[in-house]
Amino acid sequence: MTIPVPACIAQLGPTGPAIARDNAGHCSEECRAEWAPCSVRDLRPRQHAFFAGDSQAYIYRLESGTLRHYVILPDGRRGVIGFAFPGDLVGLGTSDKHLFNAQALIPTRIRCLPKVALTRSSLEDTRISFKLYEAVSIELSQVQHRALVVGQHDPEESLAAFILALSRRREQRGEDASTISLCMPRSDIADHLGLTTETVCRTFTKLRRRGLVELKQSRHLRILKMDALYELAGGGSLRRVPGTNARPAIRA
Amino acid sequence: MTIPVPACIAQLGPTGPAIARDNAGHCSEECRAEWAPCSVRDLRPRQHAFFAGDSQAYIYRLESGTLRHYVILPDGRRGVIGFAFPGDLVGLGTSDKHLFNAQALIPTRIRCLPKVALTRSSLEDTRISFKLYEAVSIELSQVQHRALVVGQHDPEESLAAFILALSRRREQRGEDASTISLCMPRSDIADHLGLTTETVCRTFTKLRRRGLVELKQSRHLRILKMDALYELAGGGSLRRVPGTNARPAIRA
DNA sequence: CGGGCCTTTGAATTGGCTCAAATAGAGTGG
DNA sequence: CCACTCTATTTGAGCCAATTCAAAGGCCCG
Repeated sequence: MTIPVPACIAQLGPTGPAIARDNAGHCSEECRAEWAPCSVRDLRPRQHAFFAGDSQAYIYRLESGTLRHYVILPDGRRGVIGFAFPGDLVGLGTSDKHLFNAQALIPTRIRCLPKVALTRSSLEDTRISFKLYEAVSIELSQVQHRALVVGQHDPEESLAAFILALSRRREQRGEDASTISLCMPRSDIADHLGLTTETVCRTFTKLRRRGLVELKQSRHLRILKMDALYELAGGGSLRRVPGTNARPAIRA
Repeated sequence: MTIPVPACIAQLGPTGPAIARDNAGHCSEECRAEWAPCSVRDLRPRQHAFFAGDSQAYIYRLESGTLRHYVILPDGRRGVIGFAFPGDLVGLGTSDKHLFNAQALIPTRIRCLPKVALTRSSLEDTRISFKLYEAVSIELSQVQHRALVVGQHDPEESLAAFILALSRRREQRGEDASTISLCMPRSDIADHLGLTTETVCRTFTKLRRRGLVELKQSRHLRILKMDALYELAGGGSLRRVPGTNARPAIRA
């Protein structure tokens, strides 16, 4: 069985977003044709694409919908690693087992590229393996930086950063950056940011009262003051000067 | 200028540790010879290997010492991304600028491999680019999982996980896993885990009082009850059952 | 021996968590 | 189409732990 590796993988952009993604998010016609031989799976809400520990036989490309990546910790708590959106490639990496669960939040369509095909191709074509390296490197640096903002200090900061991450990804997909469909429950956001459902909720309320965002329905968010949100997320607010154990970075 | 890419890069093991590292941590003789043509830099404590924003011209391999990776956030707070130890490869990724600062904590020797050499080699030899992909993928999954433990909930949990991470890396280098030299100040650990210096300190004291660790000097740690520490870090403690917003993962 | 930085400990504060309950929505079956 | 059920969201009250503020040792190096 020889399935050609879609060129869109070998074209992963150098400025790609979190979770390796093809250039546009929406496939070009050729790209679509190249993925065509791959099988398609339609997932209903709450259905899993794969479970942690499953053999990692495929690379998946989200056609539509949203996936939640999570793990169950030994004590029963759940950790939400992140979310995958249309255009995202899921399952990169050379582990032979999946390291987390991937579950559909809404009706989701994924295309499945056999991993053996990708691995073989990457060993034959340096551009492919180099682009894979590039894609994963980018995601690594993004996760590193996200870890600094999320789970630290102020919940408003974390939530602002989370909202802006969603916003940027909409933008990359060519959609309106200020209209966000929160297709995950509050508890997912909580487990992703290391907060409780209640705190996430109260923090949304704070942002709404301050006029930074608008919440028509609980899942439908609209950003009103993008700049203020960025200032919050970047820790730009001068509210708290303490909380720094830093020494100056002196060039020497 | 053609500098051969050390084989130890192409031999990066599939079960490698955080931050891409060659197989042993201590180079074999051949490996050492291959790195020989690379220039060496000796860093004094507090001296930087590179700064965020610098052109990323080299890949570095730590020969000895410890590096702190950190960023300064817009509001002046410092975020400590992590630490690099002997054998670690620093500066992987295809960004043309460094994304964080790398500063020596103690006298440190690094070998510098021009990035153009590595890039060229990886485009010529699929094994190299594939191994780079593999190495970065492994680190990505580790950072993802670390983000779940660190900065969430209990400081004891975070600190235990941090200590164990150091321990595992010592083990990988063939050193005693239960004797750890904390060559970074408490404030570094605090900024890494999203805590304050005082809390880190008090948490060390708690672990010491519980008999899990021994602290001869503040920087010299000895693990007394490895299992208990693992239980703590894994969230294995039954102390807190709440704090879960999870729903069961039902296979369907 | 003195100065500076790091570490440790104490006391008070506060903000996120827990517990609890009301409200709103989505989906189901009559 | 409506009533009902179940889940998700929101808000309130009180508690507790990590932070803040403050100060006392320790240790290294000049």
